[in-house]
Amino acid sequence: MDWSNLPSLAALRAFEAAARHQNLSAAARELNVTHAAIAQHVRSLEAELSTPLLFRSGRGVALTEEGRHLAQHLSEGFEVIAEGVSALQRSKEGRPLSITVTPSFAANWLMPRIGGFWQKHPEISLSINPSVSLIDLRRDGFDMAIRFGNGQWPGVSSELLTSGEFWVVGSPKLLNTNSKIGLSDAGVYPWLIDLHMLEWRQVVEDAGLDLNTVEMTSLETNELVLSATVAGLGVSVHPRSLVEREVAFGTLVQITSLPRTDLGYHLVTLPRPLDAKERAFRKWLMVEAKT
Amino acid sequence: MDWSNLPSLAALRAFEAAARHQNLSAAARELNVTHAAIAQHVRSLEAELSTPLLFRSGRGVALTEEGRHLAQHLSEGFEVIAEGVSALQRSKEGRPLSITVTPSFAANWLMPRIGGFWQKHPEISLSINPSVSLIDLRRDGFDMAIRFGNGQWPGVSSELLTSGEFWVVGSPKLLNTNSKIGLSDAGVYPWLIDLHMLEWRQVVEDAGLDLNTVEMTSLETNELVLSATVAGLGVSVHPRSLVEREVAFGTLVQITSLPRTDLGYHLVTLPRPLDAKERAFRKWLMVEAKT
DNA sequence: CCATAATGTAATCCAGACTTACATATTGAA
DNA sequence: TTCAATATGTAAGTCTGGATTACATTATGG
Repeated sequence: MDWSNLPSLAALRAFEAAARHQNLSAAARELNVTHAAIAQHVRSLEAELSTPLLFRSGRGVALTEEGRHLAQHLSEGFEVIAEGVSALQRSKEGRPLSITVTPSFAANWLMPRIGGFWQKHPEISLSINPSVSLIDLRRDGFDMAIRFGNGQWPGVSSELLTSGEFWVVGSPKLLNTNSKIGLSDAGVYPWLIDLHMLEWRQVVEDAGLDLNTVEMTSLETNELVLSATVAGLGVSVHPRSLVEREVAFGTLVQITSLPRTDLGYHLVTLPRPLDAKERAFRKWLMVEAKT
Repeated sequence: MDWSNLPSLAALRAFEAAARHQNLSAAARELNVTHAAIAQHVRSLEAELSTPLLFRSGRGVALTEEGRHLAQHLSEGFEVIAEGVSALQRSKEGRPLSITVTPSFAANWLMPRIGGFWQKHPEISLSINPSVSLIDLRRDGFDMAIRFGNGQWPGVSSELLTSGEFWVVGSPKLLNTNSKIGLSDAGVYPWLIDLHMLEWRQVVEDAGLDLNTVEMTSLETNELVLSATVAGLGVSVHPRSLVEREVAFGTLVQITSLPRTDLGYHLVTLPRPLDAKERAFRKWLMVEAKT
């Protein structure tokens, strides 16, 4: 496409509206400008094309032969463009809000609570995609993501959902108790670790336990780690939000808590204004995360 | 058409170009702007539509699903618009240059000279429309007009072609001489006048002849007046340019000349830049008028 | 691993779009 | 015919959105 000898789009749009209404003032109202703006655009178009397009006709204007042909094309073209934009907006309306979350957060935090969101916003359908990989929101077409980390990711905005602590947990059967036993005592048990969640290592060592002295078993996912821990195969470390329900139910015992305010689950979005659905989900998430 | 929730056309065009090239810098070159301008437009579009449209992909960018659909529509729409504009320009190319002139000017000034224009510009076809009425250049689709008057017409530009004098003329047979006889002596002959050209009355009276004392015969057109004068039926007044050839040939005798610099034939155009054909015709006219 | 060629983005600048203000023109009704 | 209402025409000045500039970052290919 060669734009070099095309008049300004604003002028073409002004002329299209004027031609459609056969009335400069009506066109001006449609485009939310004054009649003078329309008149100037039309004049500049006529000068650029060296052709009269409109002439005054009583109250209003009429089209010359050339003007009628041009207006025809312009209306059609702008119509196609407007249709394209509104199709995009409509398709966005109908599509479910699409979220990607880590599997463990989905299973242990989001799923137990999501019923409340559905009750509160039955009109918003939600598509939840559990995935560990650091996906690209743009490329993969997700509206939002929930990821664990320090919130410093390039090219996206992130907002802290839950933070504060890692809890070291084990099953009451394994530990033979229902109360805290302290980090150093936990060193005697086998440690179950998730290959994909490595942030906790530094936290544990900062808290004074040398991980080289403990027996560790790697599992593929945090889900496996959690169920193995519940089954009494060892102890493990998790963000508080993932295990506080298990601890409350007594299926797990909190051995100790390791405070770290710089890490946590974040709601990650592209740096753009959120639409209505996204705002609703974000608000619900924030309220849930605070209670 | 409701433009109120349509993004800016400049942004849409920038995105369309970026999508077509899958490359912001190439789009920028096409639109003669910098890559930053394109990037900003795309960002603002994504913000306005709450949808990612492009994502970075190596050297260049790739389209998201939504982006592809939108770009499709935009390309089509802009294509239709560009086609409309270029069709107008092409149709203008092929059409003859269309001029309207007064019949007497056509017959007595333009036609004797027009062969020279055709020789000089064989590529420019010319449509000459003889008409007395004060036509509307816009409404009636003429490119240029030649009209007699003082050049003060509203809404158009006019440029003086010939001016200076009215000549009072008669046939040598009627006057029984081949040389000037003076205005007062002309009062004894019948005067032939054109119903449509009334400017000369004031000129003649200013020169000292009381028209109430002369016998006058009205004819329908200046053509009739001229041929009646040549036939010796009376004397008449014409702009010099219309009769100087007849006088040179001896078919008419110049009785006297009445200088008036404020009246003359003017080239009348709409107030806009002339295109190539128009400039060529205007230039030729001006040269002819000066010789 | 460097040279090259992209994109990303904040700060600043500027031209073109828009408004204002006033003049003129047309219509319909008193 | 005149007046009120509603148009268009256009010059002058204002202002904002689009553009440039400048610098940083990122990806590719040799």
